[in-house]
Amino acid sequence: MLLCLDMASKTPIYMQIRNEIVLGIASGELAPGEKLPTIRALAEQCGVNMMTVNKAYGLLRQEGYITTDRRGGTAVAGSPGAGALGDKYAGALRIIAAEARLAGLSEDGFAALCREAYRGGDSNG
Amino acid sequence: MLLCLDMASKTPIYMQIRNEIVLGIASGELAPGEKLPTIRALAEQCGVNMMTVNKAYGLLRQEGYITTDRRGGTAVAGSPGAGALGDKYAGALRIIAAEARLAGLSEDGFAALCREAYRGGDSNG
Amino acid sequence: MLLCLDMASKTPIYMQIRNEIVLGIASGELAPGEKLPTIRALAEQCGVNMMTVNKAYGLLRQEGYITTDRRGGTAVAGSPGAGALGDKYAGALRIIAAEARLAGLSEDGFAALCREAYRGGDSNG
Amino acid sequence: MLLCLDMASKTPIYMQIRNEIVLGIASGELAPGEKLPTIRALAEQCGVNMMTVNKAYGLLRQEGYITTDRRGGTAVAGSPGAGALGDKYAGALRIIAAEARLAGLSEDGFAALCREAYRGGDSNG
DNA sequence: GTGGTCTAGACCACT
DNA sequence: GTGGTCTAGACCACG
Repeated sequence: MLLCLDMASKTPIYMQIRNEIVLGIASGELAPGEKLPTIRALAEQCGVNMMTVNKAYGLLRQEGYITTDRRGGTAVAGSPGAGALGDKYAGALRIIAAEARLAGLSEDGFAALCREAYRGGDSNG
Repeated sequence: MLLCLDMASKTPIYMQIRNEIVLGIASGELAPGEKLPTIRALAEQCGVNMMTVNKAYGLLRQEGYITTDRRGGTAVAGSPGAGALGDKYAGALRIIAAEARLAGLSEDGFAALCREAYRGGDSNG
Repeated sequence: MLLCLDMASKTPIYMQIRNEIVLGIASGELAPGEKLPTIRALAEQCGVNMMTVNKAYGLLRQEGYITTDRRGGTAVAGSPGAGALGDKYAGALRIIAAEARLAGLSEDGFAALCREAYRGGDSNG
Repeated sequence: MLLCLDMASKTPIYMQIRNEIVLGIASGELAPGEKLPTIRALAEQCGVNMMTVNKAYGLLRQEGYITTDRRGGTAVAGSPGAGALGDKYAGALRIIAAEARLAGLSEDGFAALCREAYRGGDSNG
């Protein structure tokens, strides 16, 4: 579990951590039930403050991706919250699609790009 | 040209304006060469500060979506900047794809969603 | 006597154990004078530390719900502590009522909910 | 808008602030659309850190009770999230009801107490 | 001037 | 030793 953070990015660090972990779960690198590093450990490893990692973990917990079981550990949740994602990302997706279109990408080309992004999260076949 | 802004959104207003205009261009609602409202007019219409609209226009100009021809008018650029979008949004797309995957969406389902988003920006067939 | 604990809950485990036992007494499942499992047994059954169960028992003893008679057994107290509950939970009740109200529940609806909660602890009519 | 906080309470300060504001909204003291004090102002008034107030506001925002409209203000939301409250508080209510029962309170007495708590949030009749 | 974010420490409850 | 909470500062994007 190695997170790559960009301190110069406009995306807040806690959001980058959150994103990296979501990607890790989706790719299978982080299996359901697997323990995540402690807040302190991850903070030290990334060179950020505990509070920053704490915020990321809190967000992930709220979204149902991870759980903390009170006995000293944070772990990947069994079945992530299967909320209504259709609406959730319609906005962001529409904008990305619009820009792709204006950049000259065909619908098929864009779909291929999206499929690649989807499959990119697959590490075991 | 009616922009719908959400003052309670986490996305900065200037970015929302920018996004709405990009969507308008992609959908064909804003044709190449067509004149955009003046900063003052748009600011008044949206109930926001002129500086906010100015920032959005500046960003769009920098991205090559619009041009300002010195004699007072801002217009949609003829050929939008066909920059390397593959890299620009690869990150965002990967995260959206990962979340869709964790929410139980299949690759085909996600591709369909993406195609819909692409086609969604089409107002004249 | 089967306690259902949620390790991922924000409520401390010892408090969950305490709550479950209070509910058991109120429902009649645990009759006055009835013996409770030993700390060791309950800890093993629940998969938690003995100290955790000990803390719960200590709290219940302090509140007058159970008694320990020195010869080894812990049992449900005859007449539970009829303390001033009006004050004890006035705060929590007010907040729950406020949230119910803001969620659109009428006074009668809320009262019905409360009656149900009261009666819910009734297992023998 | 005067918040009374108990620094010695087991309830976290940010949660106390959150609760007080929920009560304020329910009582009508805080009308929909009304502006809340700034984080800084409330922090100073309460003698706590900005971050603590920030956390409370963040929680309230997430729950749909308040909104921040990007132009420099936090205000009471128009229509609070009418989520499924039936389940949300079943747990807490059951425990309170059980304790009330064990303390000798009748069902009618408990219902009266609940109605009072509900009506307690009414400041204008 | 607003909220958003981050830091570098600290104490505490829980297990 | 874990996460939860809090403090007292600070910088920045936004409007």
